[in-house]
Amino acid sequence: MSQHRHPGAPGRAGAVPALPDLPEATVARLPEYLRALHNLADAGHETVSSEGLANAAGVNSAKLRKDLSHLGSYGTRGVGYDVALLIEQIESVLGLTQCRSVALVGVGNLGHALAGYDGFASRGFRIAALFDADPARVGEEINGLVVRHVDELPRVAAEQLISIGVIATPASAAQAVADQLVAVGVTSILNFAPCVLSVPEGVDMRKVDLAIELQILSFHEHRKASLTALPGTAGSALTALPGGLAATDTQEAIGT
Amino acid sequence: MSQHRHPGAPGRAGAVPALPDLPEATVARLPEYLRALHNLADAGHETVSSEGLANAAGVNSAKLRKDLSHLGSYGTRGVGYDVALLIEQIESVLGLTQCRSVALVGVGNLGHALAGYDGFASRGFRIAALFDADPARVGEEINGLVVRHVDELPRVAAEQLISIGVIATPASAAQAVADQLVAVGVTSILNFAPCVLSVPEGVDMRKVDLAIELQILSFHEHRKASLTALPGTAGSALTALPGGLAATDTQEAIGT
DNA sequence: AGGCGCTTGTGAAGACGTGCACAAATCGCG
DNA sequence: CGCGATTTGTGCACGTCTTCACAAGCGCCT
Repeated sequence: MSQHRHPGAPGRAGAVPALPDLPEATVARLPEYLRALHNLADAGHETVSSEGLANAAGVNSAKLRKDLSHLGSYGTRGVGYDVALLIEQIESVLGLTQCRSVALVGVGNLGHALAGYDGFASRGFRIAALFDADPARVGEEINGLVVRHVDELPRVAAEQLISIGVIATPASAAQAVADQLVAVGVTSILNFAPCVLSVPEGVDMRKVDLAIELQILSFHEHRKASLTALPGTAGSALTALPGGLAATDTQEAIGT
Repeated sequence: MSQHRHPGAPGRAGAVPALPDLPEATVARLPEYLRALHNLADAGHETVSSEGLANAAGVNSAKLRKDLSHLGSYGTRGVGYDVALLIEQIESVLGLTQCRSVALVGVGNLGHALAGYDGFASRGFRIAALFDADPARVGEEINGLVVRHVDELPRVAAEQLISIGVIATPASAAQAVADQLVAVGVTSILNFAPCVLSVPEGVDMRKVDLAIELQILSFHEHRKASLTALPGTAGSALTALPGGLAATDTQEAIGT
């Protein structure tokens, strides 16, 4: 939080912005800001205040300012942030200036949907190859891509640089697939299989488990039900919902 | 998030375990513990130590013990935790003792996959109804369920209690769908649409954005690339991967 | 019965993230 | 040119989460 405040000293002015080393929580919110900024740009806005952008991204304005301050001072006091400039900066920090290639392993139920998801391409990700272990699925064409056998992974990875591997296999196959991805040099993995994966140090790993999200919601549902059943000190909006849905943008508990 | 501290007062000792009021971070990990426990039970284990369960769930053993201590003392010192008992307790806390009904709105690319995802049913969730706004999709049968028009939501919700609503529509339709879900009494929503949704107080809302996950990985990938390009103080496992994949269960940055 | 090894449960300290509140900076206008 | 309105950037305090380290408790073996 207190390195290179760098009062001026334009000595180097190199291309590398000195690796700001952002807090993880901030990194997780930058994509949200980026999406909001694209929306604003499409709507014709040239500048936006922290309040406005915070609303569009569903966060507190103080938090947003602190987040953005970590990447440098790209706002103008009294005015706000230049939308185009901020988009450029965030994309630069996130490494989205180059199109990143994604290898998707497991073309089952979920894999099919991911292969056809257009939200990837629109954010600068290109699905470079599809793999599956089931011979019955190999050869199938999805969204213009042919499914290959997972054993061909090394050959395909040698031809084109794979930035990110996505695992959408059953849990039983996930660890083996992760090992294969690591073996061909993939250092970032997104795992949809409901299991814990071990990867060597230096490999980044994120997990998305749909059932877990439902279970967390189930807990809160359960808690709310218990509360209404009790004597009830606080149960205002819980017992009978206001038909007006006043829509205070309350957004609770997005998962840290 | 800070109500009823409720300092003890063992006067009641009723059947209700006093609403432990778990930390949110703990709640988010309980489903992971639960899955690991089921695996252990299937493997025939009767008890498990905090170390063993922590490994299976991919967390620190101290964290696991503290998490479990929040639901009470269900372990035996010198022995460990009774697997079956712990499963029972966690399921009770998460409200999974009853089967919860899920309404899925948006049967596009992703919605299709979700409707067919068997990971829901196996965790006690039942997809009770499918909805879409596109008349061309209404009537289609997926996994034994017929897609209905979203306008029928009130009627269907009146017939059966919906615990959780899942939004898998395009971003442009998501807010309207959320409003409709809230209007019929749904108080827990899982949103897959890439946009911010406003819901009234008392409604819990979680979001899963696949593109954001990739962008977070992209950041780390970008950072790692910048590091290797620099003088290089630390670049041990990054430059050349060890073929042995020693598999220290390092699991970095799961998103909390 | 007593001691020993093992494991849980927890106090305390540190790291991290959040939000308030305000000084500093900028623009526009008279 | 100066002033007020506006908005950023940030120091500070607070709450949450994580991790360490160890006392308390339990079972087993002698």
